Amino acid sequence: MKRNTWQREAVRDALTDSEGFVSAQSLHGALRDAGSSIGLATVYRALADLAGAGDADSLQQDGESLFRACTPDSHHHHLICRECGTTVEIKADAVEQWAKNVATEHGFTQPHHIVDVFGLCPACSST
Amino acid sequence: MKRNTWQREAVRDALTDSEGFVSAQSLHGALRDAGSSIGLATVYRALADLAGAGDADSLQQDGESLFRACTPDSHHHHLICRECGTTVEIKADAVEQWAKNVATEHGFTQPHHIVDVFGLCPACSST
DNA sequence: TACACTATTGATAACGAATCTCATTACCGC
DNA sequence: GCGGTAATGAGATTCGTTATCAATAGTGTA
Repeated sequence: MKRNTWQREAVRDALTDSEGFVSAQSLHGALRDAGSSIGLATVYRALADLAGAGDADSLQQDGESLFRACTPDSHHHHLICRECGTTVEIKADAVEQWAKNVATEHGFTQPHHIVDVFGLCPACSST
Repeated sequence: MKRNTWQREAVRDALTDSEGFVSAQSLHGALRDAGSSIGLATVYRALADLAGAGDADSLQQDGESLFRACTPDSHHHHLICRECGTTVEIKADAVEQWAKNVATEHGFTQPHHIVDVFGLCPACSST
C-alpha cells in the first residue's frame, strides 16, 4: 500500500520550484534551510519514486545523480546549460527513430537511449 | 614534461584487450591478477589521461565510470549491451547535426552532447 | 655513463554520494 | 479511535574516486 506523506509532497514541490537539474543533496539542503526536518534518505527515496513514476528525469554528472521535474509520461530529452543548469525540454522524434533503427540494424533488442545536449545558455554565453 | 612509464602502457594495453566498457576497479583487478603490481590510483590517473587525450571513451553507469579504448580523434557514439557490455561504435552524423541545430535554435553555444544507445545484443537477446 | 631534477608511482587516508539498518512515527482502512 | 504497517530519519556503512606524500624511476644534461 502506498501512502501520501507531507515529505513526498515537499520533495515534489521543491523539485518543481527548482530551475534546471538539482542533486538530491542540494535539494535536501534547500528543504532543511526552509525549516523542514526531512531526512536525506527520504529525499533519495522520494526522488527515486518520482523518477520511477516518470514525474522526474534524472541524469548523472560528475558521479552524482541530478533530478528535474518534468511533464509526466512524455518521452523527451534535454538541452542543459552546464554553467547555471537551466534546462530546456526538447522533442527529438528523428533521434528516437534513429536510435531504434541503429539498434535493430545490429541485432540489438529492447533499445533504450540516453540523449542529452550540454552547452552554454544565452545568459551564460554573454558573460 | 611527460614521461613514458610501463604502467601507462599496461593500462592502455589492458583497456585495448577488454571487450566493451570496463570500470577502473575491474581493470585494476585484472592487471593485479595478471601479476602486475600497479596501484589503483595509477589506473585512475592513466584512464583519465587516456580519456582526456581522446584515446578512450568513458560513460557513467550506476554511479561509476566505465572506460573503453576507441579510435583516436574520431567522434562517434556507442551501442552497448546492458547485459554483457559488448559495444559497437556507431557513426551518427544526423544526430551530430541535430544536436548542433537544437542548441543554436535555443541560443545555446558550445554544444556538447551525450548520445548512447543501450539494448540487448543478439547473443543476450536469445537467452 | 653518471648525475640531478622532477614527474610519476603506490599505499593509505580522506572524501562524498548513495544505501542500509532499525527503532520510531504517523498514514489509512476499518 | 484503533491497529497494522508503510514510511521516516539519524547514523552507520558501503563503495567509487581523489588527495597526500614519501619513495621511486624516467629523462635531459654534462
